[in-house]
Amino acid sequence: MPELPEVEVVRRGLLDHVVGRHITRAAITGLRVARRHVAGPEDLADRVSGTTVTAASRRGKYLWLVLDGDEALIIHLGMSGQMLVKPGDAPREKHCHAAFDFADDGPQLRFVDQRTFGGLALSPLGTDGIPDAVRHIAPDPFEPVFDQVSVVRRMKARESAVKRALLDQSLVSGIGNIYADEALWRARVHGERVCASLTKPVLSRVLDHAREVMAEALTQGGTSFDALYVNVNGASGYFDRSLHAYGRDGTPCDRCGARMRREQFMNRSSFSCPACQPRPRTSRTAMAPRLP
DNA sequence: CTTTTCTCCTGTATGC
DNA sequence: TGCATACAGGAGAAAA
Repeated sequence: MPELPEVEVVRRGLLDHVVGRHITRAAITGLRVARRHVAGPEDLADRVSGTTVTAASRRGKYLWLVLDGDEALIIHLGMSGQMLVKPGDAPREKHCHAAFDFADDGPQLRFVDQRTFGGLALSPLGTDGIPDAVRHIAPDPFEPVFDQVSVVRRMKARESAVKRALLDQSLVSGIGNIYADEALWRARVHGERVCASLTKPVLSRVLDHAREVMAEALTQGGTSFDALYVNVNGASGYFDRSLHAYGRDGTPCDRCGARMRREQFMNRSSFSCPACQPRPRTSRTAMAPRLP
């Protein structure tokens, strides 16, 4: 569930509660949480211990703590990951996979992840502030280096569906299924329209809407981090009532009143308005079945 | 090379 | 009531 706004809420929480603190001990449980850390969980725990957290950064849905200014502890929340700040004597969560203790005897930092799609890894920090392990991810729409003209140009060259492009983290990062549907609803574009069949101004508008809807979600999720608790689910749940497309099948379109529909696309659910977002003409659909 | 499908995981909701 | 099945979905590996 966590997309860019929810991850940003967590980053801000880490900025408030973890940056500046000295890690004395890390406990990694199981093999899966550090599966992206090639050297293994023990190596990760050893190398994190004794460092000071100097920054909390993010690109798209990737989050990382900068350690001693030159290494990054990559945190990906996956589907259900949470970073929790909890007193050390608080009961251990059922799906707690990592815990960090600090020299100040303040609260612990815990990584809790029910479905274990998330994980932790260590990666060298490049001179541009991006860890090597995040280099394959494109800038998100809020970064100064995000080049919308360039992204639109690359989209225009694609024969794939526009929703697929929005979800492609190597093209533009941070957008997931929910905000893709919201951006497409706002732009009145069906997600299965082929990128190349849309004009550059329309493609650019879709990206503008994606940026805007994520900015709005962020303003509403900004309070979900209280003194001792990082609540990722709380952030997305709070924005729920502002959604116009996602999960709205069967209800009237907030713009025109037509009955919102639900379709399967990329093995995911897609929500759209049949009147505002007409399906592409069959002469030019994405994902034409490929014959053997 | 690009593009698409498959796979990882578990709590919750639904159907019989 | 109990059991089986569908669903949620980010992203990387594998396949086309």
